[in-house]
Amino acid sequence: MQNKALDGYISYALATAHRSVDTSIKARLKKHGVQLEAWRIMECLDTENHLTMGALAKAVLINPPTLSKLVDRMVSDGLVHRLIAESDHRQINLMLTDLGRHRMLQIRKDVEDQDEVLIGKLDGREQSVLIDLLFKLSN
Amino acid sequence: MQNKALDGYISYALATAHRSVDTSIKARLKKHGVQLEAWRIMECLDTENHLTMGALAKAVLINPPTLSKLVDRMVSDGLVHRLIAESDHRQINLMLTDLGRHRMLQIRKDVEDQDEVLIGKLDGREQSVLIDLLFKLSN
DNA sequence: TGAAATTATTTTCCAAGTCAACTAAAATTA
DNA sequence: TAATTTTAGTTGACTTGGAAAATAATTTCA
Repeated sequence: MQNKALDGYISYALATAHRSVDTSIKARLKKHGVQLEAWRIMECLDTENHLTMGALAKAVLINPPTLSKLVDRMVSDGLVHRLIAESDHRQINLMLTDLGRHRMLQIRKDVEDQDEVLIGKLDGREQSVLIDLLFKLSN
Repeated sequence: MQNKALDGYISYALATAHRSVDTSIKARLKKHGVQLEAWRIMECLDTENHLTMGALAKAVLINPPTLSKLVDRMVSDGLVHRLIAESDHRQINLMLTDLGRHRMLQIRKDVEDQDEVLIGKLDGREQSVLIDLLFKLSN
């Protein structure tokens, strides 16, 4: 099915699965006109208030400068707004707007649907094993 | 350790592991001044001759326009060269140069070292299970 | 305290990626 | 076989990403 040269590298197996999964999720999100990472940001903000840019960047797996620019776009789309932190004036606390929360819920459905499709390729045992193994590789 | 909102999504677990692995490999490759994908291209060319651009794009997990431009750079770095395919004049067969093969071998060492590090986080059984599960998710 | 070091975020500048349109060759079919 | 469609690859306009520098607030500690 594909070139033999790279099979055998864990990093390649991981990249292959990631690419496949990422592509299908992004295809679904396209109609929402929002990046996958933007949705992740909104989910994080929804469950944990007063997240800083730094904490968010780690959580959603992007670098700080990339986050800054993505947040600029989200602000101009009215999804979030910036608030200077009380305790430390260098920090920014992002706040989800009502529109943001609304959009987040719409998008969540699609991501969950897609995750269902993925999960359907594995049985229950395999799912938890996979999550566990991926976690071991993460840092 | 990290925000709860996204745990539970396979897509996120996968993205997290991929990000971690990708970042550490890319850090190693930095000194070679070559992209990870460029190395993958060279490995593919080394084991299978007369690969077309289309086949390569799939193998190394990038889109055709991205591949075209990456190959432009590789050509001007003297790593590969383009050859119009005999059988079908629309197709391109990439050829690895001597310099390309040499560089490939140097880089391979680093990628293998990094893969060793990753593999060290899992025991033998887990490694093959992981590869198998990732394969099931890929398409 | 106040100069120096550290931390959080953004900006700048440039490299790389994407989508859609384009060129050219091959395959189809009427 | 000539017109049409399909396929392979590239180009162009535009967007996004990244490294390093810049800005600004906080901490450290002499």
